[in-house]
Amino acid sequence: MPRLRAMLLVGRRIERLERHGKQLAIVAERGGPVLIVHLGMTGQLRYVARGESAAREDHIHVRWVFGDEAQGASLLFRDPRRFGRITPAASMADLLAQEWSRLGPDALRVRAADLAASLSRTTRSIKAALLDQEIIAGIGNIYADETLHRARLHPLTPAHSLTRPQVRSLSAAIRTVLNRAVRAGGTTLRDYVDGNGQAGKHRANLLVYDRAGLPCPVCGKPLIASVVAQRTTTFCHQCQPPVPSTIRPHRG
DNA sequence: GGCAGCCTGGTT
DNA sequence: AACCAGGCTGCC
Repeated sequence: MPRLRAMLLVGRRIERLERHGKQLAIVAERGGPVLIVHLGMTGQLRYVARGESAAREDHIHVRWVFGDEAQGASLLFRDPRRFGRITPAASMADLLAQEWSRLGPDALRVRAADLAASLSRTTRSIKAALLDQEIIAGIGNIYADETLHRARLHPLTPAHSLTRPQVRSLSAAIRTVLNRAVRAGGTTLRDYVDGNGQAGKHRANLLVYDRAGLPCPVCGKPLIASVVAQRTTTFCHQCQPPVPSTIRPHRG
């Protein structure tokens, strides 16, 4: 299957990696093709040094071997649940013009003014908006809940009703929450491991996610479990009070 | 814009 | 045995 081998960058040298939101791009040297990797929910990209062995050898869908010998270092794409995906792009320019053109700004670089502009265009809940990768790229269910708690926003608040100060606070919360999570190596609930097979330590720092019924770390009231945007949602009724339905959209 | 469906595996 | 889970797509 020469096409598949070409698509998987067999025989190419990797020049660099790029990332936008939850998508990783493996870029071949000298303007060559690009592979987009999305880990979905259970995907793992695991680098295994020569002579080393991976913890799990099941559910491996791709194994790249570096160098000539079959026993060289390798990179494994393991994904038990198969929600992840690998997509080819002809070049980085192509990737930017196609697949990544529909994504919103990366969550770690979003500016409050841009977020305000896109939020003002939707009546959906702020939780649904945060999960929408076309509005902002990189936030999943865990960080949506953590971010909303930090910004003191009720998950059902209509996105277009946020005031300027609220959007600024939300924007700052996104950066703080994500940067802390990254510094802790990510949030491992069960499956996530980094490229070296290490689990992330951020789970211990979570303030609301997966803590329904436990006291809010800020005010002590029990955290509420609910479903918003078809996703499990945990929040504090005290710190994140519901907005009155009479509130008007902010204009500006 | 909501919702089922895609998968496996862990928990109830 | 039934239900639930970090995400997304495509259908209504």
